[in-house]
Amino acid sequence: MKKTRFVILGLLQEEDLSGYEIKKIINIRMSFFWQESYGQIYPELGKLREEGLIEQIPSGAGPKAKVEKIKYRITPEGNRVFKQWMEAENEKDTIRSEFLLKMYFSTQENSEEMKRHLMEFKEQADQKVALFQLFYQELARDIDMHNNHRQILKVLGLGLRQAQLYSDWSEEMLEELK
Amino acid sequence: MKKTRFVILGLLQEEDLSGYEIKKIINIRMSFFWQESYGQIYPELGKLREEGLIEQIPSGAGPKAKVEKIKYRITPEGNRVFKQWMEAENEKDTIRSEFLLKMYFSTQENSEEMKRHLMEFKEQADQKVALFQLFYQELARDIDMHNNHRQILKVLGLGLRQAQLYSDWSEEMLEELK
DNA sequence: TGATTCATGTAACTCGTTACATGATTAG
DNA sequence: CTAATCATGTAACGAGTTACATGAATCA
Repeated sequence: MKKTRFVILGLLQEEDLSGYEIKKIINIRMSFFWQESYGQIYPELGKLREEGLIEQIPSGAGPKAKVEKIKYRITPEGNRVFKQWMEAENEKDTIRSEFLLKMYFSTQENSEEMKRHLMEFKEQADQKVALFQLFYQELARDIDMHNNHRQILKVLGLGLRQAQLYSDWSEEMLEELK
Repeated sequence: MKKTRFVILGLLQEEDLSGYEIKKIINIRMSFFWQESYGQIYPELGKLREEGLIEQIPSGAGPKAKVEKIKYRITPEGNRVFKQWMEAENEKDTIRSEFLLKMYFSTQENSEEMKRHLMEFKEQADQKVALFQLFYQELARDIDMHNNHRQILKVLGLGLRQAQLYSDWSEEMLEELK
C-alpha cells in the first residue's frame, strides 16, 4: 500500500509545509529509512486536498509576490486518517542495497573494484554520521518546541549508530584487503 | 535500473539453481539488504535464457519424473555481463521502514501503540539475529567450499550486527516507556 | 551575469508486488 | 488424509522514478 500520504500527513501534524519543504525534510532527516520523489508528493498533495484531508492556506504575501509558495495545513479529518494509520499493523520493510549485493558476490579476483566500492560506501556513511550529528545537536537544543522532538531524537540516534556501524565495518573490510 | 538479473547471475556464479531455489536463497541469506518476488524472478529467467546469458540444464531425471524442476547454468556471456555490472557505479539504496516512520511521528499520546510496534520490531530483529547466527556458523564450517564464502560471511556479519543494534535500540526504547 | 537553489507540476515509463492458477511431494 | 511445502508461471495492478517544462530568487 502506498504510504506517501501518511508521511505528508505526519509532517503536517507538526507544522504547515509546502511540497518542496516536505521533500527536503524527508531527504535530510529521514534519509536512512525513507524517501519520496516529487512525482509522488505533488500529485498526492492534490488528492489529499480533494479528499479534504489537508487544505491550502492563504499565503500571506500581497499582490507583489510573484512566486506562489503553497503551504498546506492538516484538517481534523486528516488527523483522524493519520491516527488510524499509526495504530495499524506495519507492512514489512523494503530495502535494496546494490553495494551489499556486490559485496556478497565478490571474490578474491575483484578486490580492486570492491575496494573502490567500499571507499565510496564508507564515505557516504561518514557523511551521514556528520549530518545526523549536526541535526541531532540542533534538535537537542530546543527539545521542547514540539512534543515529539524526543521521538525524533531517538530515531535519529538509531540512524547515527547505524551509519557508525557501516563506517566501522567498511574500515575493517578495507583493513583486511590491504 | 532493474537489478533482478544481476542477483540471478550472481547466484548462478556459485552453483546451478532453479527459480524456486534462487528465491529461497534471497529470502534467507539476503533478507537484510535485498528482496525479490516470483513475479520478477521467473520472467527474468526467461529473458536471460532468450538472451543467452543463462541456459537450462537437462534435469537428469528419467521419464518417471513428473515434476519439471528447471535448473539454470550461467554462460560465458552471462559471466561477462555480470562482471561488467560488478565494476559499475552503484545506484543509491532504496529503503522504507514503516515502523521507523511511525516512531518518528509518535508522541506521548500514542505510547501504547508504539509499545506494541516496538515489541514486534524487536521480535523480528531477534529472529534475524538467531537466523543469521545459525547460518553464519553453518557457513563458517565449510569456509573453503566456494571461493567467495569469506565475503558472504562478512556481509552476514554486518547483518548480524545491524539486527543486534535494532534489538538493543528497541530494548532501550521499551525501557524508557515504562 | 551566470550558476545554484527554490518552487511546482506532469507524462511516460519502469519496477515490483499481489493474486491467481495449477499440481506434485512430503511430513505429521 | 490433509496441511504444508515444493515448484512454475502469468496478468493486472499499483508504486515509484526520471525526465521534462517552467520560471523566480539568491548568491558569488
